[in-house]
Amino acid sequence: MSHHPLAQMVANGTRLTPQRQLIWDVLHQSAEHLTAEEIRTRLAGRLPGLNLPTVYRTLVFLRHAGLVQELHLGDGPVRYEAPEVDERHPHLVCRGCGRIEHVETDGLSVTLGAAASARGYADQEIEIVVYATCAECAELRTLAAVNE
Amino acid sequence: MSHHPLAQMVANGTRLTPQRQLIWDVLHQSAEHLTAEEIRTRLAGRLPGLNLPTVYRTLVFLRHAGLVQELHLGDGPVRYEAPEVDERHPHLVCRGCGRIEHVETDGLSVTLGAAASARGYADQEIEIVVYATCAECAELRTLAAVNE
DNA sequence: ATTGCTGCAAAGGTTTTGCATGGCA
DNA sequence: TGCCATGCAAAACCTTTGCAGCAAT
Repeated sequence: MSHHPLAQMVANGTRLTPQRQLIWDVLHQSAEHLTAEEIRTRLAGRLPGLNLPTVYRTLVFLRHAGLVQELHLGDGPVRYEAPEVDERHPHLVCRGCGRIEHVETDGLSVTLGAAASARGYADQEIEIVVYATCAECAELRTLAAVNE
Repeated sequence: MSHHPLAQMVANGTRLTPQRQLIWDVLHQSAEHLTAEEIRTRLAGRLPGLNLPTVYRTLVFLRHAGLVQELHLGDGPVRYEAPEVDERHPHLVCRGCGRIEHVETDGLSVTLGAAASARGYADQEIEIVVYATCAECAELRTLAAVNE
């Protein structure tokens, strides 16, 4: 475990365990936004004993280190993401099929951050979600209505 | 129950029950963002038998009617809000004390909505949350660190 | 009589906590 | 030896579902 990207991030007294490395790897390599259960499933081959409490505790650890972001995308379990840079983007979630897309809206976070700063708030973390119905799901719904 | 504000909203075949009226009243009159449990507590005097499943079902009903908005503000239970007009605003949540403030950022929703429309998404509902530490909590934390 | 809503009880799913074990300094 | 992290079991928590009874048309 010589030069894992995480190595430089862990403070003295904390350990760079296989669980922490691999959970970060999975999140970092995946373009998706995974739930704790999905993370465990993806690592079942490499860490057969891995269980959900460990996944959750590791995610807290990684969030504390600033490496992982929590996403509250409506109902259902929380999802986790490890953005490449600190380039965090709004999410667009389809109410029908649940697909998740990224939206690019430069300047938006800046505006929000400034508003929060003006009120004396520090360490801001912005979460923007748009719930909507994608074109495909809208069409399916229309067809279903016709068949009634 | 002659002219409750809700009366004009309910479609034929649905009923305007005391539970629905009062839950809407509580949300509409409160400037806060209440959880299902808080709603039940506030109505304990007027509807002693009211229970959580009914609150949740009523909230689904009111959301369907477009009168109530769901808020996913980080961990903890979902909160509900009945904005006066359709003037929905970003929320600023303190990680320390949990206080919730509104932020005014005109044009922001428009930008996001346009981005979603451009991708063929309809019926958009935007949820913007800024997690941060308020000045008061930041100070408390600093004092605590000094005392260590 | 039929339909819709409520209350109660129970289940469901996600996340957290307690505790003993194990690994690494 | 001491401490940190894991695994397992159990609990806690929020939310949904099933079903019987009631209310209103």
